[in-house]
Amino acid sequence: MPTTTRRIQKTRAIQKTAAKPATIVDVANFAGVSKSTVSNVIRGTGITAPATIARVRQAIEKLGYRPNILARNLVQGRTDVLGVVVGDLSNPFFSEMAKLIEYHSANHGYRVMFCDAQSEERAGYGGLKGLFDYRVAGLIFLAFNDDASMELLHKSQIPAVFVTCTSTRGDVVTADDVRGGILATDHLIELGHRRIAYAADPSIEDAADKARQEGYLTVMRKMNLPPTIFHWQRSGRHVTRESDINKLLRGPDRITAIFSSNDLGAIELLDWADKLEIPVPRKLSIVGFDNITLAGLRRINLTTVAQPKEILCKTALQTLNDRIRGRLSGGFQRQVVDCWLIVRGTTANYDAG
Amino acid sequence: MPTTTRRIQKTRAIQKTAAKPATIVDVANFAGVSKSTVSNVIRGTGITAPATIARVRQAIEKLGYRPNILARNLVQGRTDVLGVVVGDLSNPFFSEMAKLIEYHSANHGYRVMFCDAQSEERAGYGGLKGLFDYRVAGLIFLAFNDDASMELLHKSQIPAVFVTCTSTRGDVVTADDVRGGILATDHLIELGHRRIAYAADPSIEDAADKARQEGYLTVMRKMNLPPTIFHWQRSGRHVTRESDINKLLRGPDRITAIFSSNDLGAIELLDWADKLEIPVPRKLSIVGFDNITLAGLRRINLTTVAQPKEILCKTALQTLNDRIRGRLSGGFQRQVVDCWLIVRGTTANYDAG
DNA sequence: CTGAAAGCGCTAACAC
DNA sequence: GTGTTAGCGCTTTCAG
Repeated sequence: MPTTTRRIQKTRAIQKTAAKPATIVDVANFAGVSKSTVSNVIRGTGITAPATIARVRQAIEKLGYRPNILARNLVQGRTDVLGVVVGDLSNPFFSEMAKLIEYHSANHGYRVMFCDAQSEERAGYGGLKGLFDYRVAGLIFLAFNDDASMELLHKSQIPAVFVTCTSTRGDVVTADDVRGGILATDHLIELGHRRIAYAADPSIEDAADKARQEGYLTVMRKMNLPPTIFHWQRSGRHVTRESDINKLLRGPDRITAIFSSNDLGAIELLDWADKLEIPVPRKLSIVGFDNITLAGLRRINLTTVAQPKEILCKTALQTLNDRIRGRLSGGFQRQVVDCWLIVRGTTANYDAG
Repeated sequence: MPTTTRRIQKTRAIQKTAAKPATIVDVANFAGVSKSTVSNVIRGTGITAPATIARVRQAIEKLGYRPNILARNLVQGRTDVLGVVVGDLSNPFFSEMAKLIEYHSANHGYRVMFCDAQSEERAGYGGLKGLFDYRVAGLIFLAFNDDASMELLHKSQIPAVFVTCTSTRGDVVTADDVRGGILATDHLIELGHRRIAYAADPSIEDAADKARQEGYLTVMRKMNLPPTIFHWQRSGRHVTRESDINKLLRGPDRITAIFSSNDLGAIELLDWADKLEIPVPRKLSIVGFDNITLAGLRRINLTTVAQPKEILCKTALQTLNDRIRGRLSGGFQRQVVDCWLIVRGTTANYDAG
């Protein structure tokens, strides 16, 4: 005991700032046990004598000790951080999903680190690569990254789950996008529309976009109708111009209905129609995809295909957690959940007038 | 069987090194230098001979070496992670800000970890406390936390900047909310309105809410008009009911104009008005605050007070970075940026009819 | 049940 | 310039 005491004093004296947080050694000394015992108590191994536990707990309390996660991470070679690769956070669909993922991650004992899918081009930081450097325990993709990143992912061996997007590099949790596209297009067909376009959006993950488009094409083919694919131009100089929209909505081959790959795009379309003074839904029907909160506003009142966001996120986290804990091994799973049509005010019978 | 055991271990060790990522020692050995030299090259101390640098670079390349950030963090006692405490991410204002903050953080070489302000009640993880445990380099508050957390913050000595909200525990970067409130209310007064309400919203940070309200009250007092404060009820059972809104918008003392503390609330109000078939702006004028992207849609076309989001975030990061790097010391700063009124379609002259 | 000791991978003095 | 060395705070065998 006396020697130990002396050592404590020495340690104290060396300390530069009194503010330095207590370490596991401080706790051990204070409780008169070894670091390993303290460690055992902290981690709840359950092999410690009740009396000892109490003593250690007291010391922890007294010293206001909090384990240094950095040290733990180093020795264990892993963190409890989940990397979340998200598309444009200013798209309500992504921010709503981000919120849910943050929530469910916490429920599983993880914290999250977001990273913008588009930020890859930026200097090393921020990007997906930085997430690897951080030894994240797992990855959640809400938006696909470039192939190079996927190669990295493969080599890193880090479990990944792709939500609302698709990859062969990890488990997939997604809505039945093809069916969603069919539901939307069928709805338009039933209303008597024939000149129906699909609006593709680069800000949406490619596979999802393609799947929804496929649903659209399936119906159009079945009905023997010519498809029209409209592409939003967003990057750099190639921004969609008024003339393009004008042609689509007012030209000689103008369409009478449009199915957008996502709600934000649909709302944008709606806004263009308003600008061009094309009455919706009388002269133009619009269907979105996602059912973001704002789609339900009376002023928007968007007919859309709803995805079960909560279920998607919950399932994704369940799967990822199982993968991380090794409870799930073998080939990647692909879990597909249902989506459904919500008919609101932006769709109506075709008006020949 | 000691020999057998040893052989097994050896084999395992070899297997591990094959799968395990290269360390600084591997690079050192490969390049025929010591680890400190490698470290010097990595950190760009500039004290290494060009030839040596080249050799080390080659080795790094060959081995695909990436420094273990966890180890670096441990020895340096800090991370390059910024904790971001955000309110409701499903509020577009917050998600737009979150996006900007993520972007500018990366520009300064930080990565971010979000944390829901409301999540504090949840089990240890996820909350602000977890951010401290992570030894974040700094904290950005977009929403205020409870007082207990502020106490923790104070003790932790971690630099913090409060954006769009206020505290005495760190630097503050905010719009001139009082002036914003004055601008909004003045606008309504000039349009001839006299029965004007202010809509307070618990989902908005308290200080900002109060400041905007103060601007409103200032004008009302100056004009000798009785103020009306409307409170959204959101938590638990106390959700605002239709009857409350009805009374406000249709009762005998109904108001003819309302200034909402934030755009989302304003849009919600707009939606209620639509539901109650009160024409906006003919019978009811609405002014919001934030100028979220959706406020500009023709269908919404919300008159609002705009905050310079980009400048707010940029300034906040500049300040926080200076604090972290020790370039800024002494008392906390309070930087106030201008906000301005954007007149759109939800406000019009008072209609006595 | 508890303690001693060996690292995890890196940085940062400080010798050489 | 470069190498040696001593930790950072924790987990994790392995003896006792």
